[in-house]
Amino acid sequence: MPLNLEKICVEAGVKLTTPRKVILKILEESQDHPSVEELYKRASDVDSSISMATVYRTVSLLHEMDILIRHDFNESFSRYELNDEHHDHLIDIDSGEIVEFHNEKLEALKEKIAHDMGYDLMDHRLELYAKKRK
Amino acid sequence: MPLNLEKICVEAGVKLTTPRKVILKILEESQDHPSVEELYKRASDVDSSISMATVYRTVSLLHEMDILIRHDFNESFSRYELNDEHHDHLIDIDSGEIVEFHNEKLEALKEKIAHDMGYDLMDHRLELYAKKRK
DNA sequence: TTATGTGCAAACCGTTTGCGAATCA
DNA sequence: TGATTCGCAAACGGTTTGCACATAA
Repeated sequence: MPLNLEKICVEAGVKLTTPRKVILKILEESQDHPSVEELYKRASDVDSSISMATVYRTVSLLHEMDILIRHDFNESFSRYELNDEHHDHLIDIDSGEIVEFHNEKLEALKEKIAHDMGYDLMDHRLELYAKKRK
Repeated sequence: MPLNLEKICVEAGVKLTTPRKVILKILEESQDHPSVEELYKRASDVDSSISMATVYRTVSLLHEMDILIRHDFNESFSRYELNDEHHDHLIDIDSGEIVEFHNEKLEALKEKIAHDMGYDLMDHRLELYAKKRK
């Protein structure tokens, strides 16, 4: 079930402008973790009049709406991905490749740790930096 | 056993200048996760001639020497802490307080996940963002 | 003595913002 | 039509860097 971002925006009362439609479509089709720069490139290929500022504003808006997750994989810029079903990330140190994974034991353990410390877990971030085994 | 940063630096062939001695001492005494700005403040209190640039350069040097860990807790700046014994972090969303914790099960599980994916774990980052339970 | 480190100020670069024009509802 | 969004370019803020001087070894 591919999620319909335009529908979500309309229901949230967000105005559907031309640049936004282009960016939403790109996000729906993206299987990776693009930076704003990369999103801007992809958007420009569709409509060259779209500005960097609009990409930044749209991405911020979607992040606030909880539609996008912002990542900082120890780089000088942010990457974004759709807030689809939850997963964590393994970053291949050598190739830069980002591999998604999900582990139920890990999820349960994170909850338990926070709980045992007297907290309710609201969000978390787990990244494994690794090298492919030879 | 408090670690002797000056000794480590000498052994690594790093020249011990006045600014570096001041910054090393501050780091040894810090129990928190100071930003460069904060380190600069603390260093200025000892020797007001130390510049921001030197703090940045020293911190980068120590980070490359694997003496300091750089953190990015979803802020617009980096925080640093001594690379002492390993622990993860829980960030209190409401107060901003950073609580350290260590969980062996979690450590083992992270290793196992990377291994099962065909990787050797080199480094990782786990942050729990949570609210104090009422 | 000399390679290295320092303070200063300017540059850098990803991101944000003020503004007047364009556009969705 | 009127509130919102847009593109542009300038500003922002944390960090880096070129340079001439200072300093540890």
